[in-house]
Amino acid sequence: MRDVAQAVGVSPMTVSRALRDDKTVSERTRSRVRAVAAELGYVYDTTAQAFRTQKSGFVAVTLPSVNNANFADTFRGLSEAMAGSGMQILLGATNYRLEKEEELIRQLLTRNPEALVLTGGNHTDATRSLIRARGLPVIEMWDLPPDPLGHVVGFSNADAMAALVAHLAASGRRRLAFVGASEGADLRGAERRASVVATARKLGLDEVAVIDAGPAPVSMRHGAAAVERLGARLSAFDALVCVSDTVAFGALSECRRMRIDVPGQLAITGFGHFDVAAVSDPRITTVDVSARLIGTEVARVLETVFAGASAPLEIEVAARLVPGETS
Amino acid sequence: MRDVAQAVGVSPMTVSRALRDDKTVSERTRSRVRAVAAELGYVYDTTAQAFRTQKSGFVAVTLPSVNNANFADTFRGLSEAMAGSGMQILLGATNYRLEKEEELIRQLLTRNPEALVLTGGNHTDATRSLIRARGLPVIEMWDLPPDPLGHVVGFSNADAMAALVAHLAASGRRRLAFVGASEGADLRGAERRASVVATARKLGLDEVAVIDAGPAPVSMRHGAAAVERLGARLSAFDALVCVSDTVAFGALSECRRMRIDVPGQLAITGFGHFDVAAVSDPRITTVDVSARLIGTEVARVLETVFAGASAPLEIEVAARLVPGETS
DNA sequence: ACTCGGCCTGTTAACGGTAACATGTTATCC
DNA sequence: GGATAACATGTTACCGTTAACAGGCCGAGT
Repeated sequence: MRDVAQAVGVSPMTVSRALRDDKTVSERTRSRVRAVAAELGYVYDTTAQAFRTQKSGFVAVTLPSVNNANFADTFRGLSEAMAGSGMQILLGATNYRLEKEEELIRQLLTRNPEALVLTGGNHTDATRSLIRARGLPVIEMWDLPPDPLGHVVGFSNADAMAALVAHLAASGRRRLAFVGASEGADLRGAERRASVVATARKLGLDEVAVIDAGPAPVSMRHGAAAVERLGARLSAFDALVCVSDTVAFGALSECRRMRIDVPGQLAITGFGHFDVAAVSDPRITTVDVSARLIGTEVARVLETVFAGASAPLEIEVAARLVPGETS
Repeated sequence: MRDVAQAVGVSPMTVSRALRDDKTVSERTRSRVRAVAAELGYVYDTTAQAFRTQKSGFVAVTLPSVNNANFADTFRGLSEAMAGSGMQILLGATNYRLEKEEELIRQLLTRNPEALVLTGGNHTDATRSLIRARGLPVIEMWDLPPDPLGHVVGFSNADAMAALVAHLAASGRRRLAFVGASEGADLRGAERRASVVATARKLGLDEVAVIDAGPAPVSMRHGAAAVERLGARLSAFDALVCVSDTVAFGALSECRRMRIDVPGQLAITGFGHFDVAAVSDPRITTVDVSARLIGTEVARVLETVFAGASAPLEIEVAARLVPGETS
């Protein structure tokens, strides 16, 4: 910057102002500075700026995994909506584990992010106090936690799943099995499981069988393998409620291999409205959770908060039942 | 840090050393510093460190999209393999556009990354000179460019696709159509297309029909829509060579809807060895490009380079034909 | 007792920007 | 013409950490 200043014949301060489009520099100076900077191949040092101003220009984001079309959609919505803001995203994956989330947040905080975007409302106590102590804007997404840390953009996993169960009950299904990850890791998955069990009880259906498809994240392969393991025992059920569309697709494919008629013998439902649910034949009944919209809404909240205005504490996005051909 | 130093009764320098595990601090001092730091809720400022040492601790990574299971796999392999190194990833998506890549890299460079990881070997001239001028380690992945900027970890898209065409020819297919993105955006896709056309010619097959499924990134829906648009004209072909497994799956599903026998009437092949190809019924013939391995290999190269050793300039990962049931 | 080297800790100055304030320069007004 | 405001630029000090160097202390060797 000093070099640029010297070349233009002004002080570094003026160069600084010119490059940041401070309106107090004359148009003539600004354009000369820009030209010389480009000519000299000068690259602005955001690290130094972040240091001096104590504003990093980072928003820290944690996701369970980027390897999930839904979370990837949220990320895309968020990053596209934030593109113009001058903020950069610092992304971390928690692998669906709260301890990993804690470690990750600890690490991310050392970069002085100006806001924190977390997936879900469950965090370790240490994470909560860490964040509270920092006093920076927090947004939890993909859920509607009862005791949020700050802002919330999400939907009720329980309600969405209840709607799905009601849909199955209305079409005469009574013997449901829930296919999802093992206890523990995937908390939104656990919420969905609990909701399926509770709703079935409330509607007077048979007790729901819970089928463990393996540790989170459960994939298409897990769904297929679970159905394969069930084998003949599948006939005990008239509907498979899967924790996600990927699992549902795996289950559906395996059913086809086993010549099980879907939806004749067995209904299958997914969750998330992944592409695969809309394209597969038959189309999978699912719930559209507005993954992308969550991202753009989070971006809007951030924008508002950064502008110093106050944003609504809770934004509920729609979780809409999308009937397909598998139920 | 000053506060911590005061509380412990040492100088800030000692605290700095203790927190970084500099071996010249006594074990006793180190543990006291750690304890006090934790107690006071002190959070280390990586920004200041990055500024002072002129080492950001960042590796900048650009991907066409995270919304693609293959690139997401590469990202996961890379970030998991780098987890212990103390480096953080600064991720950006180019949306398959070189101009966007240039802008992104310009932005990322202001953060002083210590290395740059790019997807593909095609870049604008400005990008190339920008990077060259910076003189930092560069790794291009997912391709084997003829004129690399630095290190390369990838495979030959052309060779992989040629193997697939040879496989189709060997099983008697002669009238191929290639289904991919419109000209321009997706460069690896374009390489694949060119290879299909060239290989078919070399093997004496009919001239390949190129079917435009829409702008990159092409998804399952695009694949399905392309087949739907083709309709009866599909009978002109005995094989659909798709640019990716997602497109192939969309095409396959639409064929089922249209009661077209796959592979009886029509073979379908994909690319990338996505889960959907392995799980769908029938399984889709594809090419496993070791997406995750690319990530871990890139991490290994980075580690070597950061350690000051010299890493091989070109690492070719396997692109292995995975015969399925659609060909 | 004195020197020397190893171990541990402290002091100083700097990394590249920018906030806050000071200053100079040019229009504007009575 | 002189005061005043509006604009454009410069000066100074500092953001939190650490490299480089400078000690101080202690035990071993002579």
